[in-house]
Amino acid sequence: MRVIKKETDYALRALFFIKNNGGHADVSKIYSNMDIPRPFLRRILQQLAHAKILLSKKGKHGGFKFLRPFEKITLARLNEIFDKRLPPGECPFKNKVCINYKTCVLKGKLSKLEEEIYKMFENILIKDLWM
Amino acid sequence: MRVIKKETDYALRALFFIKNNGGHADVSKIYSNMDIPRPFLRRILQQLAHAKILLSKKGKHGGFKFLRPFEKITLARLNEIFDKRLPPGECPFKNKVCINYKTCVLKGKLSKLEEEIYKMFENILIKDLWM
DNA sequence: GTGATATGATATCAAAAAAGTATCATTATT
DNA sequence: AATAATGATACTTTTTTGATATCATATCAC
Repeated sequence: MRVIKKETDYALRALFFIKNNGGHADVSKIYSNMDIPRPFLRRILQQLAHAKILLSKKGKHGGFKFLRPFEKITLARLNEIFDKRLPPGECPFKNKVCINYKTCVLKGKLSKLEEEIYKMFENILIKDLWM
Repeated sequence: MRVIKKETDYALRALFFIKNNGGHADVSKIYSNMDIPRPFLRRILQQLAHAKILLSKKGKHGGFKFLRPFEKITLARLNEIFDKRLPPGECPFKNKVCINYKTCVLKGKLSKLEEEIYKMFENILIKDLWM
């Protein structure tokens, strides 16, 4: 199982770089220090800005910096940006698999399991992944 | 995030059906009670037999039954049949992303997280998902 | 033993998701 | 106004997942 997507992982590393670069960097700077496809990296940073993790500034001497203190950012927060989940409790088969789908209890159980995993992510600060 | 694959989910339901069918059923019987593509279902059952969850018997009056008591089967056991994981501790990027990959601590942390999720699966009996 | 019936093994195809690319628009600095 | 950065977004490629098709093999009834 692949716990997190490449985008999330890249984001984690890009943020780490920004932190170590005095809390600010532009795409070129990050790109020259990481072996990530540049346009892909760019789009990831844009998404982080859109999600209000980073604050972007255009033009000369522009780039990205943290909008809020990075210490409070969780893995859950980051993950949800790049990995869209099913609404909780929803049957992934649209109730088509079982004959007696009305009494199906499986979707509820699996949904709860998913919630638990998500809860784990809530308790993980990205700064702790960096250390 | 999609916790388990369709194959695993289908397997879970097929096993549930077999249990409720007196511990034995063939593909036709299961198929006629579930809205799953028949050849796909068949391959899933084959994989379960290969993994020694089920025992298969060919020919007339053949089919599938549990090889061992179903009460002890965990979600982890089922999941690993259909979802191959990375070897623990392995960097998903083959150490290509970071300049200082030797000091990279991220892969270890994420790998540990993956282990934790897997541990959760170990503690889930499929019979409890049925109830 | 032979025919019908079931699974075994396995190659192939299709759909969906993830990963990566390209491009034009917009804004800030000089 | 020119340059240099990000914004928005549409597109393409690759990988994974989901599904199909087919021939081989074993079992049972007769």
